[in-house]
Amino acid sequence: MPPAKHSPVPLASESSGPTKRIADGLDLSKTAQMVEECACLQLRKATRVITQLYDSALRPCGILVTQLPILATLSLKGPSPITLLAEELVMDRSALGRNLKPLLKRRLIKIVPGKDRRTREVTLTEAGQAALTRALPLWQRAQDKVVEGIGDEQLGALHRATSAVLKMVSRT
Amino acid sequence: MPPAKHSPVPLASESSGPTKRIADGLDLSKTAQMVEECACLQLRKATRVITQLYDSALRPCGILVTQLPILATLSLKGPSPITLLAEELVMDRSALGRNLKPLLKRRLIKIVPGKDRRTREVTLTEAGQAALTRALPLWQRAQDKVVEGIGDEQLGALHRATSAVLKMVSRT
DNA sequence: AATCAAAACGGGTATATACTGATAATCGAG
DNA sequence: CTCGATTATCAGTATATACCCGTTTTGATT
Repeated sequence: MPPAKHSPVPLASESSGPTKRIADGLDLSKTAQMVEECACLQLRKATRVITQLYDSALRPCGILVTQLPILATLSLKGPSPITLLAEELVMDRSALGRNLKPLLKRRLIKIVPGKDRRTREVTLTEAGQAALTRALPLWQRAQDKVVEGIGDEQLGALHRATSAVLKMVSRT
Repeated sequence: MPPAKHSPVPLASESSGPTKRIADGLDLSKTAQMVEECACLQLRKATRVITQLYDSALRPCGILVTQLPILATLSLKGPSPITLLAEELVMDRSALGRNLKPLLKRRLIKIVPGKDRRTREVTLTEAGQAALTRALPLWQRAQDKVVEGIGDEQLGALHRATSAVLKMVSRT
């Protein structure tokens, strides 16, 4: 690894003793390692890029790629209380609750009281199902673009690696 | 794939003709495929899980895993204008601009006018460097936990796959 | 030198995400 | 049946992310 072009940390000022100098050097190398190897950073960067790619493909149908799995899960599993839906989607419950608001405003879902009076069931409306149906071909185009960009090989590797990450926290 | 337990979409009502029934079936199968194969969904789910893992490990030092790469890049590359920093981090410029606010408030960074009077240079303060130094061992612990959880094999696969994703959009 | 395209930035708006604590409803133990 | 633990939810707060637009400054072309 080449040395940094700038020296934001004073590397050899007369006032810092050799101990500090060595510690700074260790820090820089550890910092560089973190930037290169951090699994979280890698995932977040890739997620930013991919999210923009899918959102751009989905733009004509007016729903976001973050909303697609919500509509899809409701379509597949039927009306669900928020907690159950959040588990399916590997989401924080309260985060999901807030994410429902834009979908409610656009009447793609509705919320009805559940049997248990504590729960409220999220239901896909006809407009929601229609939006999902319109979105699927656009989703396929984005997915195809990814395959074209990284190849089946890397897509499979991504699937396996992210699945492994999810397994880390699943009670199964 | 077993059939859905519920039937949110009417599958065989007398009033819907066979054409609609078939279309619904195609939709359901396409929807299931999307939920299983979507690269964006896979990345977002894994990112949520991993982010919580790292943030939990970093909690004692008070910085978030989203802030770590900002401090680290400033430490490695020295003071940078926002646009350049955003490119390094594969971030939207205005998103980064907003993400700097909490760091500014805590005086981990400061912003000084650049040579070009349009630009403002983001600089790591001593407190920022100290926070970074404190964070690195905690980061290592989180990283170790990931290796322990998914293995070197999958971590490498993740690295290669996310790199491939980034290459899709890099001008290099 | 006047002009104009491009660059850098901030602010407005909207959404996504998660933690915490408060509230309401349920259910099992006694 | 009452009480306490549990569950489901929301609201407050903070942060992350991205798009669009307007403003300032630059720099190149005429």
